[in-house]
Amino acid sequence: MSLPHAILTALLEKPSSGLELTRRFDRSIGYFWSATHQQIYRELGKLEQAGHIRALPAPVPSRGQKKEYEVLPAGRAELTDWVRRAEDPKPIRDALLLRLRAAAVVGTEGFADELRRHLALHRTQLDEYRDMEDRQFPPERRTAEADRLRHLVLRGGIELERFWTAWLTEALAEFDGRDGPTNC
Amino acid sequence: MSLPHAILTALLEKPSSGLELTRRFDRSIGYFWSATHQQIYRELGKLEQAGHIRALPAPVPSRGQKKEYEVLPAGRAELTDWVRRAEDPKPIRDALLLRLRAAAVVGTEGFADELRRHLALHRTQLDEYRDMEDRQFPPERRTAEADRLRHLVLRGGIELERFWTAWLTEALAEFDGRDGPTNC
DNA sequence: TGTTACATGTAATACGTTACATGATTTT
DNA sequence: AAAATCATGTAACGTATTACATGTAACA
Repeated sequence: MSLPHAILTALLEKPSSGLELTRRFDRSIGYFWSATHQQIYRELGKLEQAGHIRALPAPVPSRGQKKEYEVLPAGRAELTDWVRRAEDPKPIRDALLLRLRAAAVVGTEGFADELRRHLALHRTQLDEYRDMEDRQFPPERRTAEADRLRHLVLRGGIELERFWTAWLTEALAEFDGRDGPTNC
Repeated sequence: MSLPHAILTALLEKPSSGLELTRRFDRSIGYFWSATHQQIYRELGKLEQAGHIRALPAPVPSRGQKKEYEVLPAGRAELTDWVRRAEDPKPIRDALLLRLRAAAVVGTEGFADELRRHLALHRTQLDEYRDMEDRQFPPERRTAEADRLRHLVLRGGIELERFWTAWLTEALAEFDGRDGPTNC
């Protein structure tokens, strides 16, 4: 149950409308938590009902009109509580590793291409994160507590992508070493 | 939609009952795909209805009796098809990174302890995987195609745990370096 | 006034989690 | 015969995904 907490965090950083949140979940927040606009609107409704957030007074409160939300004290309290609760890491559930195990049973035809495709995607993502690091966390911005922590989170995203590029490279070496580059 | 494919893979490797599958998902299959017995029984029912698997003829087909399943040709075809389909990696959704970002907003009190707890858990998991590697993939068993691929999958699990231990160590250095070991 | 971009939402379905229910077998 | 264990299953709920629906604002 983390999506409401992701939204509370985002709103504390900066009060936003549903669509603005959706965009932030596509960008910076997206490297550790993803969400679609449908999830976000539903959750905003629940959080408002629970008294954790409120819509800022708007001139024209109707459908199709922008609606900004801010966090209420109860919402901040809930988030603080969640951060301090002990919560175990969830077991891994990765489709690509599963597919490789399946390929070990039903045959690897064409799988090297899929590995190459994933490698390209992860390399692109890695480059994107490194650009974000350069722009958002230049050496002189690494002193303030909150900045250092946000940087640490981004480092996590970067190292995860680095893991994937390394593993995929290793996997492709295994494939190409035995089957040749075209997997013939 | 990967759970049915995880089950098909497991059943192709070895026909099993629901409980046996549950145990295998807690062990070897668990390092890339987790599932509970409730999910497994529900999915076995669907796979049987779809004609992808069948229950082996049993002497006493009643509740509380063991029921073994095997994969039918249609099931193998579906799995083969899934392995060959292109499927993009899912965006990351990691609660610990999210909680660290939240801690950057609401305060880090007690968070270093949680990081230490996670570090200990990931170290244990890493050791377990390394033991599995030693037992299941000794050097002389690394020649057969299927073995090499399964080993590659396990390497993925190992490298993922290594990533977590490295990142958590880095994060703790950040915390301890500024706040001291007891986060005072 | 037609089209595009902005903005919020609903509906249906699939997947995952937690708690509980029930029968069969083995052990004490 | 009671208790523990093995084995299969139901029910309820929460979360995530996909497709679709609707209204507003800008502008060509």
